[in-house]
Formats: sequence, C-alpha cells, structure tokens
Amino acid sequence: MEPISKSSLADGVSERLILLLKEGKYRPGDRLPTERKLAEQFGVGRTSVREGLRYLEKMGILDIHQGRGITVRSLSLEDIFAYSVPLTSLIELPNKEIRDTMYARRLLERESVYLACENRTGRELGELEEVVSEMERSFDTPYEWLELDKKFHVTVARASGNAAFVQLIRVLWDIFVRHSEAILKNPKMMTSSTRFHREIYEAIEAGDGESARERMSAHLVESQEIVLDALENSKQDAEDSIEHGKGDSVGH
Amino acid sequence: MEPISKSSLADGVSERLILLLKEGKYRPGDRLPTERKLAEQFGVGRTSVREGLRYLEKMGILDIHQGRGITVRSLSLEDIFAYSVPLTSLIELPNKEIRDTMYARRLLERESVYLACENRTGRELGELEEVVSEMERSFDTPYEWLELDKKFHVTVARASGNAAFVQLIRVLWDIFVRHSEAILKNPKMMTSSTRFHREIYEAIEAGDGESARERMSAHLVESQEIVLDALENSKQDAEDSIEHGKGDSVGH
DNA sequence: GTCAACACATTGTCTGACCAATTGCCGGCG
DNA sequence: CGCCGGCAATTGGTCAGACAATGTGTTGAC
Repeated sequence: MEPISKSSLADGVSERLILLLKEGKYRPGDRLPTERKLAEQFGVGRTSVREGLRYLEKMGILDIHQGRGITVRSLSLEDIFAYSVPLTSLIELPNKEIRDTMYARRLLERESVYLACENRTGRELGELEEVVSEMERSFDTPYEWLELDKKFHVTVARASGNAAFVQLIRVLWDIFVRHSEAILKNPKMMTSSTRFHREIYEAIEAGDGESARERMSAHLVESQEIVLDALENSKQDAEDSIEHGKGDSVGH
Repeated sequence: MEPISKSSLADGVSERLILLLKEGKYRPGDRLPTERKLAEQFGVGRTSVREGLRYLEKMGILDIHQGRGITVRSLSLEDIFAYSVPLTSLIELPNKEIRDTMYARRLLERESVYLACENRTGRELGELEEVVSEMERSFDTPYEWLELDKKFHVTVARASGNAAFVQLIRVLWDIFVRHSEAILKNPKMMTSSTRFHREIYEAIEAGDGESARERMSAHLVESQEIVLDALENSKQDAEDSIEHGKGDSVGH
C-alpha cells in the first residue's frame, strides 16, 4: 500500500477505507485488519488510524468493539439517514425555520398516511393500534410518550411502503423534538395529539385516505402552533430572568 | 430511559462539550481551551479529547486548525444537513429504494417549484436564468453539468422561500447523483433535462405554478426512468463479463 | 458433556516526545 | 513613525510504547 498523503492523515485513512469498501474488498459482515496492521499497511501511526476509524464508526459504517475487532456493518438507505442528524438538539432554530420544517413535514406525512391507507398490512395495523393504546396509558411518563409519538409517525411511514419516507420523516421528527420541553409544557399537547393519533389510526384501518390525510394535517398544524406558542412564552421568561439576575453560576 | 453507554471516554468528551455548547458556555466564534487543557479539565488523556473533538469537527460544529486552536462554528439549519449524507456514494441502492427516493423527491420538488412561482425574487430569477444558460453550454463537461443541475434544483428550492426544502432537496439530489455514471451514460439525459430546466425556468418567470409543477414532475419521472434503464443495462453487462472472465485481477 | 479458569487477541486509554503550522512579539530598517 | 523580516511561543498533528479492559477461544477438572 502506498503511503497516505493528505491534509490530515486521519482523513486519508477514512478515504482509503471508503475506497476499499466501495471496491468490495471488505463487505458487510467482514472483519477488518487490526488497528496495528492497518497502521502498518497505511504507513501511519495508530493514532491516525483510530481517528479515521472512529469517523466511519460514527457514520454507522463500522462496528468497533474492544476485544472483538472491527467489522463492516450492513449498509442501507436506513443507515444513510440513521446517523444524519445526531446533533439536532444543539441547534436553536428560529421560528421561521420551525415553520418551514413543519411545512415540509406536513407535505410528507400527508402523503405518507394517504399511501398507508392503501398499502398497510395487518401486522403494521396491529403495531399502530398497540402504539396508540400505549400512548393513551403513558400520560404520566412524558418521555416515553414522546418515543411512542415518534414510533407512531415512523410506523405510518413504514406502512406507506416507501423507504425514503421513513427516513425523511424520522429526520424531521428529530428536528421537531428539539423543542420537546416546549411540547411537554402544554398539557393539551399529549391528550389532543393522542386523540388525533387514535383518529388517524381508525382512518388507516378503514382505508379512508382522504380522512387520514386531513386529520394528519390538522394534527401537525396543532403541534406546530403549540410549540411556537410555548417558545414565545419561554423566550419571554428568559428575557425576564435576564432582567433580574445576570449572575453566572459556573464554579470551578 | 438512558441507554447511554459510557463505554467510551471520547464519547463522554463529545457529550460534555455538546452540553457546554447548549448551555451557551461557548458560543459561535468563541475559542475553546487547548486540547491539553481540556484533557486536564476532563481528567482524561489527550487522545480521548482529540477523538471527541474530531467528531464534533466532522459534524461541522467545530473548526480545528493546527497552530490556531479550536473555534465554535456558527450553527444553522443548513449545517444540520450539510454533513448529513457525506457518504452517500457508498451505498448501492436497490431499484425499489431508488423509486422511493425519487417519489419523495418529486413530492417535495413539485411543491418547491410551485411555491417558487409565488415567492421568487428578481435576483433568484437571474440566478436561475444564468444556471440554465450555462447548462446549455456545458454538454462537453458532464461533471460541470451535473453540478449545475444540483444548483438549479437547490436554487428553485431557495426561491420557494422554505429553508427546509433547500436541505431536503439537497440530500435527495445527493442520493440521486450516486448513479451519476448511469445518468451521464445516456446522451439524452443532458439535452432533455436541460430543455426541461429551461421550460421550468420560464414557467417560474411567468409565475405559472401549475405549469411549473407539471414540468418538474415530468422532468423527474424521465430522469428516474433513464437511471433505472441504465442500471438495468449495466447490471446485464456485469453478468455478461462474469460469464466470460471470472478472474479477479487483484494482485498481491 | 458442562462449565469454570486461564491464555490470547484486540480495542481503549494514557504518557511523553517530537513535528508542523500559525501567531505574535521584537528589533531593524526605511 | 511605520513597515517588514525573523525568531520564539503556542497549539494542533503524529508517533511509539506501555498498560488496562474486554471479548474470544482453549484447556482442563469433574
């Protein structure tokens, strides 16, 4: 193997490994050489190899475990998106971008639920019913409720039969949930959303695409409004608190 | 519900840094302590700090330069997606997933171009015209043409006024272009697509949303068909070549 | 045959050192 | 005074070696 020349050796290692994967030299399930051997092959130190490997691991391409070695994960459309927006919760989105995101989400989920009415299988129908029932029993555990909310929308997308919808809707949900504090602050949110989910489920079961679409739309519009209202209020609170105590409580 | 596996110190460093960023302790533009100081602060070795930092850098959150230090980048919706699908070209998508992806793309771009007809500014109109004109002159440089194709669709999305559309459409285009070899193999692709782009541009200029939407739809359907056909053929070729020479030319 | 204990392989982490790029200081010169 | 060149400090980039932690396979007792 030729020595690696690149602005960053670790980047070079990543690229080289990606090439080998594309060539099919290593296939899903295969085990890669050990870090030390890779370092020797590439003519770089183990540090660089580790950083390069770590990137591919974070991207979901490699599985790395202490004592076990490095294996290639199976790659699919799902994997492309699975690691897409891992840091969503970092970003403060302005209200306009929240609206834009929810607009796109509405567009996709209206179609998703419409297709689900045609393509849903019995198994998916059962899953959906179970999710909705669990939601109706989870008002005391808001974070479990949130997870179920995600599961509902993702399951509907899966029932649509379109793999891209599943991933896109997952990403948009993740962006949405960044504001979960705001969401959960309003008690109306959980009860009303759950009721909507129940109605949507019944429309899917009945195969009534038009009805499902409209209810999904109304559901998402309501969620958006609740979040934006809550953010408006919390922003007010923040400004108030700045008025009073500016102290920075960071110790050492 | 805390499935966080503290197995990795480097992950711990990442999480810790993300918390500090969320708290606002470090803001966009700020400079972080040096690697050595962070190591001391967190009570771990410099190796672990480096791996944790490297992840945030790859995610586009930090800027790290030799001799200059570590600075926090500005974060926006664009940044969330900019690093979303960096490895798209790795994945072999089955035909069904190509169709699913193009279905979603059609849904989004139909709406995108419709909104663009209402919201486009004169400046964006000028950009679009320029892109289309360049495309008409780029038949000899296919890869430049491809870049212009992306620019066209992204610019339309920007003209729609919806920031989420821009990012989603960018991601879906990147997935689409994974098959660029197939795309460029068919000479019809560039001429026909360019003509579609010209028509779409004129519809946007005229503010004719219905017409723009239908032409965009037809454009994407055609592209999808061309790609799927080309893939079918190249698959045939591959099987043929396997029939004849099975030799693996990997020397050692 | 089962299962526990041991040996080995491999990643995880730390340390100290040196290399390389950038920045900033400082002195010389116009 | 102001510009410019070069030296030194700062800081990330990389390496080698060592030991710890963990998973895997093997061996031996019963």
